[in-house]
Amino acid sequence: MNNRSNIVSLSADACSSPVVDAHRVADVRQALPSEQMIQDLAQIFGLLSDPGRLRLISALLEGGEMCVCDLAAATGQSMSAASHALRLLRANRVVKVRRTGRMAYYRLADSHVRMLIDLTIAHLGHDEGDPHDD
Amino acid sequence: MNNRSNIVSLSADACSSPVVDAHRVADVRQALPSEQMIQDLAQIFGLLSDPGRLRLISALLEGGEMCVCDLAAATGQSMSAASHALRLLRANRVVKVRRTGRMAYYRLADSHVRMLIDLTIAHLGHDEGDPHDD
DNA sequence: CTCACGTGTGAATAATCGTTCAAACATCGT
DNA sequence: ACGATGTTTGAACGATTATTCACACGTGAG
Repeated sequence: MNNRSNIVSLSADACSSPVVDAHRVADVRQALPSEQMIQDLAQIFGLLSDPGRLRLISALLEGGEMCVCDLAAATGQSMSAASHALRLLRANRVVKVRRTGRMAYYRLADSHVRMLIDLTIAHLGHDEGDPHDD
Repeated sequence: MNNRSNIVSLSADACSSPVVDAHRVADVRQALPSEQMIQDLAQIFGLLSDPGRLRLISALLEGGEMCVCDLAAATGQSMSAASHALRLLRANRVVKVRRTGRMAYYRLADSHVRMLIDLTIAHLGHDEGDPHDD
């Protein structure tokens, strides 16, 4: 993980990682989400961090249930790319699939994703300009 | 973008991208968020898709306002890595910085991030097992 | 059966991203 | 002024990821 992963001594020793408020550091440290939770969160957010997948989800949000080729056409990507993306979303329970014959109809698994996107759009709406540095 | 980015003819021609329900495709297509919105959403979610940044945000959620070295210690990463991550978060208005002397104290810019994380944790809570494929 | 079609998959390429190291910068103490 | 300290930065490397191509699978039509 890193060169010094355990708690530093309470009196700030200054070698590779000086600490100003050791008490707060220890406090915050044990209040952090578990490693498993962090990984799961990162994975979900990672799924939503790709424009192609985001378009796919938006399409399902609007269309309700669609087959792969229609999703590909609606989101402007190749069927192969759409299938790869849907596979990822499927593996993480974001979408569900219903197969009839040679068709595969995808739909969203639950409504949490819609809330996530709506909340983020709200976040973008009120204080987003261009990125800046200071 | 791709080899065929405009709308297909309304009667499903079958060449590189067959369409089953052309009407719905056109309908969904024009209801999609703008390209700019998609990019912004992807960027925000991308920021939250890294365990290090997620720990940083969680620490600030708990600690309120902390300096870089304490954040590094609390989240178990080097000060350099923490600084790089904070720079990214800062550029996207997720955190704000207050500088006094040689110290830099970071805090969250708003509470949207907390809602995002809480909502996602709720999502993870009710239907998350291991990923699967079918 | 044979062919066309919608979909799924694997491998290879390119692009992106995170981490680390080394150094620079600004500030404080002596 | 000098050195120590907290922070920032740039470049290089390794790892992860997206995209494409080609082909395989199963299904329905003739």
